Amino acid sequence: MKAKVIRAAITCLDKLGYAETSFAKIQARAGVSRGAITHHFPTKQALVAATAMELLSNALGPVERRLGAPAGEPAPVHELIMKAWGKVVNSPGGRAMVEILVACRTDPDLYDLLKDQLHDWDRQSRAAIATSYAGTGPEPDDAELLWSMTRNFLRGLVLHDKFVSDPEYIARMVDRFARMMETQLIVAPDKETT
Amino acid sequence: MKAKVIRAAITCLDKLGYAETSFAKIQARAGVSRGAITHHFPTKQALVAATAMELLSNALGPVERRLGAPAGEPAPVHELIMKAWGKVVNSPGGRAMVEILVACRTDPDLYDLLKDQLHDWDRQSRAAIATSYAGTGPEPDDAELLWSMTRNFLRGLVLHDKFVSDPEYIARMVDRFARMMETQLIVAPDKETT
DNA sequence: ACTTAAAAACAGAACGAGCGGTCTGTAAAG
DNA sequence: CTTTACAGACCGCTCGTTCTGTTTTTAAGT
Repeated sequence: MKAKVIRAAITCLDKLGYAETSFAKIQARAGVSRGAITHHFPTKQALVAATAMELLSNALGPVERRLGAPAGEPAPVHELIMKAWGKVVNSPGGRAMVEILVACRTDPDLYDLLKDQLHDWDRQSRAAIATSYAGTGPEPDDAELLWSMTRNFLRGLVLHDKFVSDPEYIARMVDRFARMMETQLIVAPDKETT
Repeated sequence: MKAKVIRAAITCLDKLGYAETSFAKIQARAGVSRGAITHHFPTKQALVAATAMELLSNALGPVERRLGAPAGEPAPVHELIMKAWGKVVNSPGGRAMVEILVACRTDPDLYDLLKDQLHDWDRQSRAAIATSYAGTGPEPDDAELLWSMTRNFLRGLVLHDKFVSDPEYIARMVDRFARMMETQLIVAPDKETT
């Protein structure tokens, strides 16, 4: 039940945006009653926060997938970025997450509910990349820095869709970014990936 | 009058977000009557669209500033990016613009009002950078591609503020990105800047 | 230069709709 | 018998929009 509501919420956030996502719309899309929703999620912020946590746990992304799988080696940087775009950021869940992040910026209640989780996730994501990749810059945490940059670029790209007339241009940007990043971020530095 | 309303709208978008920006809030902040607003802007979308156009015209940014000023040479890439972040994207106007872009993604009425202008602005901005900078990649429009990437990165960065515990980390990302971009985007290629 | 008609700019009340949140009621589970 | 899961009516509020006035500006005619 909770899962059904959250799934509907993701679809609504992606298609309608945060502003137009209401209990009524989610209710209709999920095919559940009003009472069912409010029972599990007393406020809109609670619903969105729960949705965000679901999205975050699913979106630790290609990085950790590789890390978790004992057989897998870390993906080449180019492929890693292309997948992060196509499968994670530019997906219903990824776009819903962008809506939530934007809402967080100005909704204090929502931010309070998500603050700790957001920081945790960021730390986790950075730690994950650092285990398999290294940067070429002088700083010891250069890989984390570069990966954070990549995530921010991809998130910004979600907003750019409406800017360009030719959808192909987006793909070219991702590819160019990935090629540039390849010169800075490299696989498996001195650490062993056993 | 129009200008006063738009100024208030920018502040509201920045501080409250698109969802919470209403005629009532703008009215109160601008100190004008309801009738005055609705006379000039019949719908909310019209108001936001007018705000966006104002922001776009002010935000052609450091690139064109340099271009327009007959005395000025193009800024070094690192400085260009640092200024684009601090003065343009990470400012009330820049953050308001992000709110509008996010709203555009899911609001068809607003998108229809802005579609042409957004495409125009994108084309203009890309043309501007191409007159003073060149990319090192194989494509002929590499500079445009790289500058579009930079804008998207900076926009994504607006959402990241709430992610990090240490504000300094944002600054490090901008600096690292600018240093990386310096290796790809260079000033004044074969063209003359008289 | 003065009158006057039309138009634009502003003021603010009023509206129906949809919102988030609450509350009472029912059914199943422990 | 208490607790949890769901159902759905209800409420006050705020939203975007519309409408009716009032003031100011504009422009024309003579």
